Amino acid sequence: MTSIEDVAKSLGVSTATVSRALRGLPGVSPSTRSRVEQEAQNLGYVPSSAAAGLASGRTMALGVLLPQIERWYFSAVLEGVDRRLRAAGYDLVLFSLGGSGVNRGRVFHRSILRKRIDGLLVLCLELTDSERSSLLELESPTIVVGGAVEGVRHVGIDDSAAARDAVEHLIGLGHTRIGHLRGGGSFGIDFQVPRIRETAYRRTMADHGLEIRPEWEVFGDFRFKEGLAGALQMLADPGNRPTAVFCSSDEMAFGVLRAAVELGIDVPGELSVIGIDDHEFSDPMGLTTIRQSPNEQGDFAAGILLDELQGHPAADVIPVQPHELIVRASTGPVPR
Amino acid sequence: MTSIEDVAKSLGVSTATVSRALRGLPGVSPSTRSRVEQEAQNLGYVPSSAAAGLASGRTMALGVLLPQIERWYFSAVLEGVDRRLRAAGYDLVLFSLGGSGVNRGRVFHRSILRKRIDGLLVLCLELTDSERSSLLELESPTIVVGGAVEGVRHVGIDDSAAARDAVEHLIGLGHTRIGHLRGGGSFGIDFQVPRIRETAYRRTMADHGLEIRPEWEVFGDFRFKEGLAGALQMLADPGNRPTAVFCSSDEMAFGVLRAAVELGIDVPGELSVIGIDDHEFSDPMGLTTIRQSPNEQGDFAAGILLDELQGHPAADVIPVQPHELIVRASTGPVPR
DNA sequence: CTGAAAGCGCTAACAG
DNA sequence: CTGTTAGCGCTTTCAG
Repeated sequence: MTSIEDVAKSLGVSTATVSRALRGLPGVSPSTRSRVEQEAQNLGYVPSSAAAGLASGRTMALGVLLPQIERWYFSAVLEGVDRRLRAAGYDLVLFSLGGSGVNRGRVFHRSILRKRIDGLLVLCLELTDSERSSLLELESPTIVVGGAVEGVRHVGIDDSAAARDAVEHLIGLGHTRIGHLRGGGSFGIDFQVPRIRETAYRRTMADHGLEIRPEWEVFGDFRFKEGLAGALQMLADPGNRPTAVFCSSDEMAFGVLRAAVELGIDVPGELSVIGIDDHEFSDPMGLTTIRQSPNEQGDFAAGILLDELQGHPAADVIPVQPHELIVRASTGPVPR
Repeated sequence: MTSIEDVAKSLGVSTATVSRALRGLPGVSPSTRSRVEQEAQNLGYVPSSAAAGLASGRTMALGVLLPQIERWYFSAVLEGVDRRLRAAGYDLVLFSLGGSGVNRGRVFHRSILRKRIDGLLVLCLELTDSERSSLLELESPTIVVGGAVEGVRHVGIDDSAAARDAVEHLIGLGHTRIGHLRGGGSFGIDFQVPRIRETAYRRTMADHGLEIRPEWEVFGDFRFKEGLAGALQMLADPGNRPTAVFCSSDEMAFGVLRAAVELGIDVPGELSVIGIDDHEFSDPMGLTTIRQSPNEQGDFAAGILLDELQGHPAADVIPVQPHELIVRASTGPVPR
């Protein structure tokens, strides 16, 4: 492998000059710089990140820690983070818990601390106390996306407002019998977000003087399959079912839509359905939803970390990420 | 940060001994080893991967290069790779093209070659000649998952057989008017796989003496939205539409299912639908499909690379990954 | 079984 | 504007 010394020798300059020239640092004459660039190109020189990292203390890589990759929100945030990092010349080291607790200790107490990364993004993780403290002890900048962790900065939407907007959309259409499909529960995934949304649902219902029936509040784990099962249960009795369902995620809302097909319930004629997310499938499914943009959230969070690493002052207040009601074909006026 | 020297000094041994003890190398007395382990723990010592990488030439990290993260197949393979790597103590460095060509050159000609990784997995990428050759020149082991690249080892299913099995399932149910929703087309994503599946569809139809109508072969880009659009077009004319559709991916099949709902076509009474993948939503959607397991594929491919890095001889022949017909509710006998 | 010492390839003062 | 000189923190011969 050709090293910085090969380039330096072949040009009769010092390695320091090569290093400066290639990194765009000031204090190199234009002509030297271009000769160096040229020669580096010719020799196919690529700097070793290990050597650079050792010498400089910066690895030019950030880590992303998440509960699972195969899940719309997570992979979308990841995509946004990657986009931003790539543009800044940083690499992305991935730490997935893979939907289970296996190797979890290793990830926390070894991999992350291995000095391979200059900063860390954590996604929607429910942390144990010991994990939380080892996170707080990390000397490199850290940020959390999607579900707050006490003591760490957080990028995400206002979950309470998002849920309220969803429920009020239904109420605005005249619905009074409104069910709720709750998220949360999978191993290791943050449980605050589903709780916040549920609380907002209840409060909004109460604020409008509407009744909450326990049998209309069902668990769906944020997922299609569980959402379908929950919906089949909630909608089973034609004489006593809600006219609208608020789902804490779009995937669960797909489950409700599917349940409606299976049960022969017309949407939105007999049943209105609204979700949260604006999942990739929501547009073609005609699902009304509260849009959030995980792509942007990832990009934004990565940007904050990058700014800090580049010496810019840390923003002490992180703006809440936007959400937006997207009305499609799955919601309509209450049936008379 | 506490270094190996801190541990060595505090114990009155050499750094070499600490290094050997902690890495489980032979030639350390049991008692020394446990004292070292103990002290490392006490001091919270974590080795620097940069220093270790510089000294040893091994980074203990593999790279994954893929067109996009936010897509079921890719994120599922990624999850499998991550699982295997994590178990082996390797880190995973992610390179996503993010669905576009931006930064593509940089990824190929810099990031990947930056000596940050000991090996590389490439997913379903359509490569330019120059990219292909820079891949072949990589001194570290490389493997391709999901779509073959000439000259590089490949892990994946037999796409031709998978498509044939799907079509023959429909034929076995008595269908003769069988449409096809084709994949492929997105920027940078492999285009061999969709072509192989299409060819197999045509050949199977021909082998059974069945007619292929151009208007029944529609493009869907492997995706829900495009699949829906294609299906609406294919199924528009009630007097002249297929009784079954073979989709090159489950996501497109969801589009057909959705189109059927919109058009009031009964599935499977009037229309049978089969896909390829066994997407996470296929079970709750009741979609008949040809299952493949991207998780396993990623795990398997990572395993091959790891074996090689650990000095085991490279398998010269990589077994084809299995696929399997999963019959659910979306296919049934041809309407009479 | 253990230690000494020479780097790995780069960066970062410090001189000039 | 450019070169010299120390390391960064580990691994790895080579001795003992």
